Amino acid sequence: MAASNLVDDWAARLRKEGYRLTAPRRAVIRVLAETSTSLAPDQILRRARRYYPKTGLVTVYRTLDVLKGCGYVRKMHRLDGCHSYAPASAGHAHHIVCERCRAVMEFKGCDLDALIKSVRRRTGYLVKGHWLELSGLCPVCRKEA
Amino acid sequence: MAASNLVDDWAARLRKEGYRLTAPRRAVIRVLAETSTSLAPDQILRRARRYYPKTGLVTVYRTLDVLKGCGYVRKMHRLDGCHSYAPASAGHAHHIVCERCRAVMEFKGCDLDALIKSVRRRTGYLVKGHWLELSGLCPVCRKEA
DNA sequence: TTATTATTGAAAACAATTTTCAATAAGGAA
DNA sequence: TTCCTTATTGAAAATTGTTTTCAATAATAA
Ligand SMILES: [Mn+2]
Ligand SMILES: [Mn+2]
Ligand SMILES: [Zn+2]
Ligand SMILES: [Zn+2]
Repeated sequence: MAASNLVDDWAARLRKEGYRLTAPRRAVIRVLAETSTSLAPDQILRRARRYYPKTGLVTVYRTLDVLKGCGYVRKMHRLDGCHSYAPASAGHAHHIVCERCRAVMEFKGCDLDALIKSVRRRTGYLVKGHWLELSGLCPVCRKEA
Repeated sequence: MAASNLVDDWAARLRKEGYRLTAPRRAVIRVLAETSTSLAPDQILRRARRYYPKTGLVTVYRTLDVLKGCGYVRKMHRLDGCHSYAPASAGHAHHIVCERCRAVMEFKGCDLDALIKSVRRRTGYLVKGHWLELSGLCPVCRKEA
């Protein structure tokens, strides 16, 4: 889906959930809909202010929480300890992030069944969830590197 | 390896790397060698003070950095945003953590080859690294739950 | 329009981590 | 042992990331 459509789509769905559609929320949504990389809250703030200069950092955090609750964004853990957020489509998925330019891409269909079964057998743990993030080089950086 | 042996082993290896063997370092090492759960820095501090009461939080952080650099502990990301540390054996491995009692267990042999190949084909990314953490119920909690 | 109340942003509070720096002590040399 | 060098320590202060508070604002339904 195109970025501009994504904005409208998310906005409409937020409305349906009972949230009010405000200027700073639109700005944050637009930033996330337009990015191809995952962004930390302060980066999101800077970009959101291009669309609505009065946007506050607190609202960025609050909007991220709302969007995360609705499943539109995914919170990612970065190696440096910071957290960043990336747009996420519906359903279970993971992200791969480019080590060089930070571009992220979502992928679905993680087949961990064999791995999980093996871990279960060897550790005795009942596996209920998993956290998986891949890193590497995006197609663009692959050529340049 | 038994916990007490682990302490000596890590200590000896730190010495070999040129680090001085100090009381607070011994205390932190002992805490990590003895635990079966992953621990946050402030938890490590409290336990380390049982062995060397003057231990400071700063030194806990610094020692964790040293141990992480040597590959003796692994930094884990917790769902609540905090970070915790767990003992790690040499080589590539991952951890599974119990959702109920926080007990962690390391497992080796993560076979992600098929998954990685599939992601590479679908996203165009060259996959270079992965972050994987499993969660679930440890054998003990499994029975009680 | 007006009323209701969810939402906002500034400031303060909080929490995790790092930096600074003078005092201490580990380990090699004598 | 004793002495020296310098890595290491811990208290305090500084930074950074995130949350709470609260009076003012503005989105929506009536
Ligand atoms: Mn998955
Ligand atoms: Mn994290
Ligand atoms: Zn790239
Ligand atoms: Zn358990």
